[in-house]
Amino acid sequence: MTNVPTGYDKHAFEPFAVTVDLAVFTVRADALQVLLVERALDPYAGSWALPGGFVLPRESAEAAARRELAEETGLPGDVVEALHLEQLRTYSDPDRDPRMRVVSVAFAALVPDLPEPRAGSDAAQARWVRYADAEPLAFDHDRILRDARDRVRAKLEYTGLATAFCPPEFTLGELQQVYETVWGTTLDRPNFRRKVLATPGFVEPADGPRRRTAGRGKPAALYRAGGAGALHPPLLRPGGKGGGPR
Amino acid sequence: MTNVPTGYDKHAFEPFAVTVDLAVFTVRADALQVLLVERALDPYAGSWALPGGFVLPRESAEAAARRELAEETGLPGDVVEALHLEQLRTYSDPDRDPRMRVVSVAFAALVPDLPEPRAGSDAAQARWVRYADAEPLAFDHDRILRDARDRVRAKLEYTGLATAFCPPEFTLGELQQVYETVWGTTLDRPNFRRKVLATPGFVEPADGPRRRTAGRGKPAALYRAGGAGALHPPLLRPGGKGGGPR
DNA sequence: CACTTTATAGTCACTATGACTATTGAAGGG
DNA sequence: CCCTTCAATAGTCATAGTGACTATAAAGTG
Repeated sequence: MTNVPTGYDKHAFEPFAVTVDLAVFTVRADALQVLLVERALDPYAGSWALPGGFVLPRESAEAAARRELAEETGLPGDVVEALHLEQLRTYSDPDRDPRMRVVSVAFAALVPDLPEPRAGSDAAQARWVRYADAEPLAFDHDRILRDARDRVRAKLEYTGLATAFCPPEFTLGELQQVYETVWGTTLDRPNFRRKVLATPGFVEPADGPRRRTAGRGKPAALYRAGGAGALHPPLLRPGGKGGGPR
Repeated sequence: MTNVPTGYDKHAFEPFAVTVDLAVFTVRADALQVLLVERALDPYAGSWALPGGFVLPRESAEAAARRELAEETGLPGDVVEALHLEQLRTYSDPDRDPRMRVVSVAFAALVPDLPEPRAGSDAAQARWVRYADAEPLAFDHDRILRDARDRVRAKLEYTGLATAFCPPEFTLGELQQVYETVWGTTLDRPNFRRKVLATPGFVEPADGPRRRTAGRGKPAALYRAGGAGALHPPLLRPGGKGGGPR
């Protein structure tokens, strides 16, 4: 396995292991939570880590990520197929794994509130942990997790990504809760509503039964995610322009 | 090389080749241009491709990208060290290279107007080509190039990235030229000036000699890139809000 | 029913913005 | 040497978006 295939250029061909690591986020209980697994084997046995695993010989990194996600969470395949999965970046430091040279493609996945995961075969157990309580993790997963969180926070501003945290039909209040949780801010409800509805393609009305959870006030209208990828205008975090104190 | 290192989980370990591919952009002659190399060897011998090559055994993907960039362009090492290099994403389709399983980490690099590149050792020749004239390229490089262009266009809006296309000291006119070229729009000069100067950390005044190129009008003040990463508020593309026709 | 709670509608002052006009300052030509 | 020319810079104005805030509507609870 050390012979260089013909047609390749001057640099030595050297084999690498390629893995995927997944930062799976959800919003539950007013907190951003991430799916972690407890490592069964050395190195870092007993430590918590991001779920992930090897890319198989005839599989793309995306496919590997979805397969691993299904294995770790026990979710049915069609649900996993539909999840928002986004490639984050690739971590390739030569010493990131003490055993050998491993290059890892990291993904961020955004899921609505899911049932508790079951332990996968690779991991002693899997569970949701609040982002703030996740560290320390095995390998360089602290860094990956932080990068993933930063990316998700930023993308809420200028894409319709927040809807990926919501069920297929949701209220504007639920959507606002996602923003407030991920950004750690509070937003004015009428203003939030105005902006979301004024952004074309962000959400579209759905006509389901309006009351889904018990509660007092007026039942909220339901919306579906719109087709728009990028938001125009973006839903910027507060602290910017417009209207000073009155 | 088929034995699985101990401590690894159930999936078979399988070696991959790992490469980097570079989309090196510059703005010259009022056009977005990209650095291409002509492939000397099969497959795709004689086709144009993005520069790139293998990641060495003790090297990160970033280091490999900078090394390949230096080799292909003949730029001095310290210049290459300072360039803006940004990881784009990783391409891992099992069939993207007809010879073997190759996973490639793609980077986008933004450089100011550089001297003509010299041919590197891996490539028959290297040259700048207008983005519009670049396709078709070898492998899946058309896709990589398009992804890179999209990313650069988008990041101009909400980061200070445009300064990476400019020399260390530049005029606001030069900066505006970058935006107009990359976005393919024309911008109103006074408005552009106002927005850039009103965005904290985007640019800061420099005090060099004001006239660098021959020309008639009043010589422009020089600016340096400011420290800001993300721009607040972002420099959105026109077509949005504000002041309708008067 | 009174009272609470949540959704939704609307007001207002301030600000960023796009379109546009005016002035300044430095060549270049005659 | 003046006067044209051209780009940089300064300023104006009407509109739309925004944050803070108030008001109304609709549903449930005791």
